[in-house]
Amino acid sequence: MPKLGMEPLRRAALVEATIHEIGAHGTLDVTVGAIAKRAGMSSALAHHYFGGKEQIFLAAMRHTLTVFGAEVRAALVTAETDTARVEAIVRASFSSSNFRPEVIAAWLNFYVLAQTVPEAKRLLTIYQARIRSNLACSLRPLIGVRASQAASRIAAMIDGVYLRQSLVKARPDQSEAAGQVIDYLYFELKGVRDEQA
Amino acid sequence: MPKLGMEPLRRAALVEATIHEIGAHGTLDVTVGAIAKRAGMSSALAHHYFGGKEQIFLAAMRHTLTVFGAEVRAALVTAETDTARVEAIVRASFSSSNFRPEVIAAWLNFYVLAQTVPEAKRLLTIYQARIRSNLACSLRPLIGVRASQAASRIAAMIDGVYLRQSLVKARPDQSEAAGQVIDYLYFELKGVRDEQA
DNA sequence: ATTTTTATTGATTGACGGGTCAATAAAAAT
DNA sequence: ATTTTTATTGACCCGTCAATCAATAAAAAT
Repeated sequence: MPKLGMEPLRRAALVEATIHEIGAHGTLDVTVGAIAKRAGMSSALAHHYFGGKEQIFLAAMRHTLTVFGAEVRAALVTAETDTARVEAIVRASFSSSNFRPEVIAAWLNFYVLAQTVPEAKRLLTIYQARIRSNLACSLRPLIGVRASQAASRIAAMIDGVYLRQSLVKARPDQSEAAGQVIDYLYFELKGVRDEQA
Repeated sequence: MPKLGMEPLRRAALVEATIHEIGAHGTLDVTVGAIAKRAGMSSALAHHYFGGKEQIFLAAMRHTLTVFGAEVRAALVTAETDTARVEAIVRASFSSSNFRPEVIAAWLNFYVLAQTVPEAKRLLTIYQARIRSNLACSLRPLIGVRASQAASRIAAMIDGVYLRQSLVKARPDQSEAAGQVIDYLYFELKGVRDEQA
């Protein structure tokens, strides 16, 4: 009983199921069969629409990155000042949706994937460049030429704090995480006064 | 032709082979057979000495953490001042031995493993606590009560910078990486003057 | 000398998993 | 009415792999 126009629905269901399956296992060691079952279809259909396991993973990665990018953009529009914009990016990075176990698992495994799958590396690189560029853009009016360096460091600290909160903490604390990075941000903002004085 | 006292040699060879195999694949998706072959023995012998795949991984992880810990300790003994000690920890974290591809792969995959294998999580937690404690210890004489917070942030930035350098850069640059974190360190050191003034 | 311990492997088992394919069926196009 | 396109699956093939076991052999202990 085939209904038409199934392709986008099936693809979306598979992507969603993939992220949940990765989250449930913590690994990329998930079977196409399990993903398909979770998405309510046969594994043959999954292969039909995506061609292979790697393609499914890449689609899931693109989706995760897209969702995150949208969150950041949404947080940016409500921010009025440059400082608020930087803070918004930091807070969005530690939003509760990013601390959902399956999202954590996805990110960690995408890092692993990026080592060997060029497309995965490309996607991650783009994401990192975009965050850094967003940060630098808002920082430049505040600290001038040092904005670029500071953006790199803030971006790195976001990743590092995220990593630590995800792994060690039983329940990650988003406000503590954001606070750590924002504290550092104020060091940067205060630093420029000293240098210019 | 069994020579006696083989066990420690075999174990060491397997651990070494495991790390290289993980590095070659970028994943924990390595077979006991391949590890054993690289270590010059049968897969049956690997099982004989370690009991199972997971045990082999954990042994490899312990080894990696031990080696890193030794590096840090070695760097610490040559540092005279508190500032030098903090810098030593940072530089040791970005030593060229830590940027070898197989070491990068090992770390990334250990993070993944820590999500599901309690012993792996325990090992990582201990490592992180030790680094933070080392940093805080040297920072306390310099910035007092803020040492603990600063140590957390520095530790996080180390992880974050390491992650970014490992993934995005074609050839990771150890001095650039260390420089980024050390620049931040000086913000912290300068910051306290402002607060106390 | 024989018993026990340590070292070692080839062969086997049992399970699993990615990918393919032919077959079925409903909708669309002709 | 028939052909084409889209949707869908069960069955299958081929390969892999972790773990086990029985067998072999040298050293140590008795």
